[in-house]
Amino acid sequence: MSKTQATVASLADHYLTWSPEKIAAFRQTLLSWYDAEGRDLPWRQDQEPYHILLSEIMLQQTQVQTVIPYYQRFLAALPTIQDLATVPEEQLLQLWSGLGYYSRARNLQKAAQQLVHDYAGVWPRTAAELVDLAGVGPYTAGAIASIAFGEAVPAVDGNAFRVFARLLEIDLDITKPQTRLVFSAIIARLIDPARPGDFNQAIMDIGTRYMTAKNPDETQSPLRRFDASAAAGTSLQYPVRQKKARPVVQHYFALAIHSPAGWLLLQRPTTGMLARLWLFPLLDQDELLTASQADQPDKTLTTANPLAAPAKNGAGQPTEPPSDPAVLLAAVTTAWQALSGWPTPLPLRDPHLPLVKHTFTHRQWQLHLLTAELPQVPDLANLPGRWFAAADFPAAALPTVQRKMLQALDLPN
DNA sequence: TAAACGTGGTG
DNA sequence: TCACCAAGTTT
Repeated sequence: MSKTQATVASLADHYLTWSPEKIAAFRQTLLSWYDAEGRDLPWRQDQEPYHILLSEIMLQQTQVQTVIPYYQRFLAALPTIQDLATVPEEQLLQLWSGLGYYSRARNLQKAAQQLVHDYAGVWPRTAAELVDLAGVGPYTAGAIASIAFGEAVPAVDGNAFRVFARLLEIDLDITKPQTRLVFSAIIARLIDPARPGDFNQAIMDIGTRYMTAKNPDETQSPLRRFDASAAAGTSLQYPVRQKKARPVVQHYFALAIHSPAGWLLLQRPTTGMLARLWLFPLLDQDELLTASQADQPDKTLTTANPLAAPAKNGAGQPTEPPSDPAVLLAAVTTAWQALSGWPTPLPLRDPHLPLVKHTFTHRQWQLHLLTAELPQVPDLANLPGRWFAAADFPAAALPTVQRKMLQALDLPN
């Protein structure tokens, strides 16, 4: 046994001190409650592994009520794993548009292709094998293995962390990878080998219904007599987790360019934020600053330069865009000309719309919208662009931040 | 190990 | 307005 395994096992022993009788009573209480009060969710209609996989991927860091309509629409469009394996990426991203964490969609398709090609359509039935699928980590592998195939393995998600941290007063930092192993070892001792999928899903339902993060209702929980932190009045102290960093603010100009062919959107690069989705052209204010410096190497940049990036005040401290409108438009025009290679300068206008703000997990975008109406359709040349009819926006592969910009411009979204 | 990766809800 | 959270995985 490795040092890590020994540590994990001893920690599990430390936090889980229930007798075999208490463990049996816990299973009985939990599953009886689940049979009577468990939620009726679309992905609980059957145990099709494809249905379980799809729901579990969509549910990663995403709430049930958000997922339900996406799940229904996705399955209606792609009823089988073969359909998913072969669908064009554009349609895949259309189906995922607005759900976030878009790499999930591309990993999901990759997993489908692995299943069809590498596994010849025969599903691996254990968590140990399922983690080899793209986008399937320890939690999702455990969920699929237990729910679809009846393997007695834990599925340690945020609910399981919260529920068991409170029941057993586990004060380990759940953001540490080692901690997952301890929870997994504890749950492996508690899980009902006869009904592992129901056990895992029952914990999720309890976590959502009674043992919520903010306003727990633990006195009504069927597990109250197993709940040490509720007895001690310390529920809200669990689970313990490291604080997250605040998002960094980034300023962009967003160009809403319209021609007789429609509105110009650019496809994002293959990697990074919003990969492969479609957005108005964005110009980073800091890069614009760099470019204007390069054009005028003899001039020293001062804070009076209207294009100077606003002082970094940190997240949540909105800063003003450059103040001189004429200079601003000229600089953006120059930058766009360099980027697009278009011979004619862009007739940019500033409609003075409110800044569009959009906060991601780790950064905030502040978008200053500028518009341009072109009498003729310019050549896209090497731009990764496409002209969209306004009527096509609602069904397109757009991220939410793009829909916010469309809304600000009073366009369909 | 820590950072990247979306969005919507809540107090 | 803002911090925190929600059925996490990848690099």
